[in-house]
Amino acid sequence: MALLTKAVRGTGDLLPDQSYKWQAVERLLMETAETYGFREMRTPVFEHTELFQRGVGDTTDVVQKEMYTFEDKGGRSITLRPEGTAGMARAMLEHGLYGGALPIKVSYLTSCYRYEKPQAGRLREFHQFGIEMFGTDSPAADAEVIAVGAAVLSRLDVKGVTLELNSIGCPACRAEYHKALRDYFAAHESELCGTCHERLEKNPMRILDCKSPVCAQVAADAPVMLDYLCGDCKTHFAAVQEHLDAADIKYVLNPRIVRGLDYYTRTVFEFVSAEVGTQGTVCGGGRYDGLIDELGGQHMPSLGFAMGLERLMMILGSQGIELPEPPRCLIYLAGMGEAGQREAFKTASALRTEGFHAECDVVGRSLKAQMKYADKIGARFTVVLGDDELAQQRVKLKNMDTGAVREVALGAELCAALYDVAFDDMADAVSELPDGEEKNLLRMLMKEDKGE
RNA sequence: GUGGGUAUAGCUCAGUUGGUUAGAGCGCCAGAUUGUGGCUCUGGAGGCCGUCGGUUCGAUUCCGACUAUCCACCCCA
Repeated sequence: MALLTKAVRGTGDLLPDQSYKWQAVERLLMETAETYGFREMRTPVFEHTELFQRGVGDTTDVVQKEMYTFEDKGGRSITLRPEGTAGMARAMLEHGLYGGALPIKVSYLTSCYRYEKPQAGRLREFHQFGIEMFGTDSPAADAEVIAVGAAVLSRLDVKGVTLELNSIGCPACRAEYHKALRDYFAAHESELCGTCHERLEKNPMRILDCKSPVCAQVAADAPVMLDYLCGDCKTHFAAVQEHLDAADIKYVLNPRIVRGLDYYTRTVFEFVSAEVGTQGTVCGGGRYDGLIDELGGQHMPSLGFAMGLERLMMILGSQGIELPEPPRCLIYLAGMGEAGQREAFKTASALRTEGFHAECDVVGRSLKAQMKYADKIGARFTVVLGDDELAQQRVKLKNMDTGAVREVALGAELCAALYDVAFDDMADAVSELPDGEEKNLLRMLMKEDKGE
């Protein structure tokens, strides 16, 4: 019955010692997006299959061979979302958000599902952070969305990620370009690899991306999309670059960036790292000016990006970027004998009500074994509760890091001692902040004030 | 969907040129004079040697298929 104890292929579990790192990263991502005005929106894991067929595109690999599609008991064709944008667009339309202030700026953290063969940086269930901006065709919007991507990577202190930028034009100029590209490759057809022969008909732009050395050589002299952009697309793309330059966001033009989702138009971009195996794209996105029309809405030029969290975590891991460890137990209360065990439980409960991380024995172990356990879970302080302590209502508070012991009375005095520790921790944390971080702390406190 | 590597304890891995009871380190549990963790010592639990089939007197070992896993193609985040 291996099935019982084995996660489904291409899926994984997030264990307690990792979850704190993910929480910290997710918080940073959402908070950064929030400073740019993007607010969280949540949509269902599954949607009508048709949404993805129309939105992502019938001819794409994602729709044709990678979707988890099934029929529900009501006879509906349902699909687990393979990406985040289509659902966000659907929800925006369904609830008429376009009736409010434009543009609409939303962010999300979601799981996505694609039936692919797993490899480094690619899973069947994976997680994305993303943002969408609906209802503007201004190049400033392109720059703002890209800036969010750049900002999170820089706030995470990620190194070695390059922003690659391209424009794939509007349907009109892209058609022209496709024709030129097809003509060019048709002339070199005999030299192309097998898969590229198929691409010639279906999507010639993909040939530009082929890893085969021969195709790459042929592609080197192929016509470039940027030369075929129509007037509007050309000025748009130039303006995007001006905005990025003004914000000092570094990028390289890569005419070979092609997105595999049909909805993309004009600006497309990727943040690429060399540390995710060959799946180097941590973040990819662009404009999708035709998507909302395609879903039956009024014309609403829009854009967004998605970031692969597993890939991002791989990069953070390989660069040794420090992320929070699980919190340590503050105090472990070891009880001896029935009365002592009861008192340990009672005291632990009281301390927990005060907000302290306190633990006591729930196994029935000897004192020695309880101390070992306290050490193993990294408890910072221990207290033994036996007959003597109960009689005198005083305990020895032991610092497990230094071995120092200090006697305090049970109750308020013990509690006060722990508050002292908490205050010292806070003071330490503040004094260790790098220059400039005090502002972040202040911002955090401001936020809590607002919440009160 | 295609190709290559791998599969022995919770983890990292030895090993058997095919032969009774399959090993180490780490981890886990317990003990080393009765009320105090880390270090040390002792003991213990824990493996259908991935699954199914074939060859053989005999397979964890050789062969095949399958499955899983890692990596690459494809595609994408």
